[in-house]
Amino acid sequence: MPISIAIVEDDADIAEGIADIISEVSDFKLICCCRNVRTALSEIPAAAPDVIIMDINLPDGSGIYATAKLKQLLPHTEVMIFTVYENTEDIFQALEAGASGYLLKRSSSAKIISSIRNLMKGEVPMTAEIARKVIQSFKKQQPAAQRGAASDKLTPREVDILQMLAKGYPTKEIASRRSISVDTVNTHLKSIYDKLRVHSRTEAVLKFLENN
Amino acid sequence: MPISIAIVEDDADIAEGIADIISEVSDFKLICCCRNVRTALSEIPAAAPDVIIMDINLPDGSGIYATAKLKQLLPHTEVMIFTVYENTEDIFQALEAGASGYLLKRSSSAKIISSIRNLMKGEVPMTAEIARKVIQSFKKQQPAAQRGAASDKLTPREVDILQMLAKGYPTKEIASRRSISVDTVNTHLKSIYDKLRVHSRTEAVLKFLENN
DNA sequence: CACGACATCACCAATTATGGTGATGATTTT
DNA sequence: AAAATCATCACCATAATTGGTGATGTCGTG
Repeated sequence: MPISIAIVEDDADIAEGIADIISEVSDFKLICCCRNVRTALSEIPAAAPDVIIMDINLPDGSGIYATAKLKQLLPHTEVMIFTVYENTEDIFQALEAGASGYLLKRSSSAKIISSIRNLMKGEVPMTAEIARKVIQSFKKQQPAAQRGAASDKLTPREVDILQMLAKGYPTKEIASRRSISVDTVNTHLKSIYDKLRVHSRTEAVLKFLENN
Repeated sequence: MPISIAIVEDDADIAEGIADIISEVSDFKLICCCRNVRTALSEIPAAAPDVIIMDINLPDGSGIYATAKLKQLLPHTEVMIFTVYENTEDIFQALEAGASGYLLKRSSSAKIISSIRNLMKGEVPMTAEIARKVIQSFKKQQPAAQRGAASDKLTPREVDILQMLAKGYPTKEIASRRSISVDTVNTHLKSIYDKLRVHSRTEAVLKFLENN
């Protein structure tokens, strides 16, 4: 009895890459390949795979939402989140939604194969980095209510720098205008990205503009 | 009679760099060094230098504005704009404001020295790149009224990509969502930056959000 | 048909941005 | 006094962005 697998991934290249990997393993069988949340919710329940490999950023919604919905219908199906970033918030949301594993897209094919096997054995596949983040987070004893909320508070300096980001200034300009080193600006940027849970200048600016 | 020079530049390192270069030329004399528009407008008229080396991005305003103001008071003083970008719009505005030269910050010290000398001889120091842009612009017979205006029209594809930029998607994501190569996205980005007259993703998004 | 506009892709160089780690001093809080 | 927070700086590696050039095929229009 082979392990049946479904893929939810909008990037054709990545989906194909996984499909190739799966096709080379004799007891793996790819039975469904969806490009968005809508198709996933309509096709996967009927397919009832053993494992779903789920992207988070889909064109029409979040893979986390899709995970929650699918787990209601298929409680025995294991969902492995497959994403590019190690966003702590995403990890928790995905785990809460019922995902059993969390893998980075840059993982090797061997890692992907072993993760699927581990999943079926009841283990939780996770990169060392993600495991560390999860442990760190539990150490901090963060109440669940605080996690997804309005995000951590920025310090005055961080707000100052974020405002300059929102004027389009590059890092050098910011350093110059505040007479601090580029390294310091970068340190602040890292804190800002962390607190806003984003991964780029543009995302930070957008989040800032949203919340005025 | 040495050539007296004033510097308006907020970046301490760059200002020092120019100061060093000037100090090594026997008939150059640095008589004033300002960090912002306010100081420049209050100190330079009294100093009445032969040449002003003017940055565009100052903490409290534009060097182009400062140029216009100073040229009213000191019509015989030559202003050389000193900036990092070869923004065509800036070039014209600066020339309209009365600047006589335009140099990139990455110019060599020899280039800077010869530019100052040329300025005093009535020539217009300009990098080949900038000269080319100016000539191109005149070739296009762009009426002055059109230049600073709403910017060139974006193609449908460019608008599409700009909208994704404004959602914070990185280049890879955009390529993936439209099933085109990252190179193509970059080509579109270059066109968008050109047409919007900006130099970064964040600036493009801001300009887009401004004009809805 | 020739021409221009558009979308696509490729290759390349240089600069910037992202992310991690660690460290210091000042200030505030406990 | 000890702990926590903040702002600062440094060094590093990798990834992403920026900017330039050139090339191809398609499409519509004159």
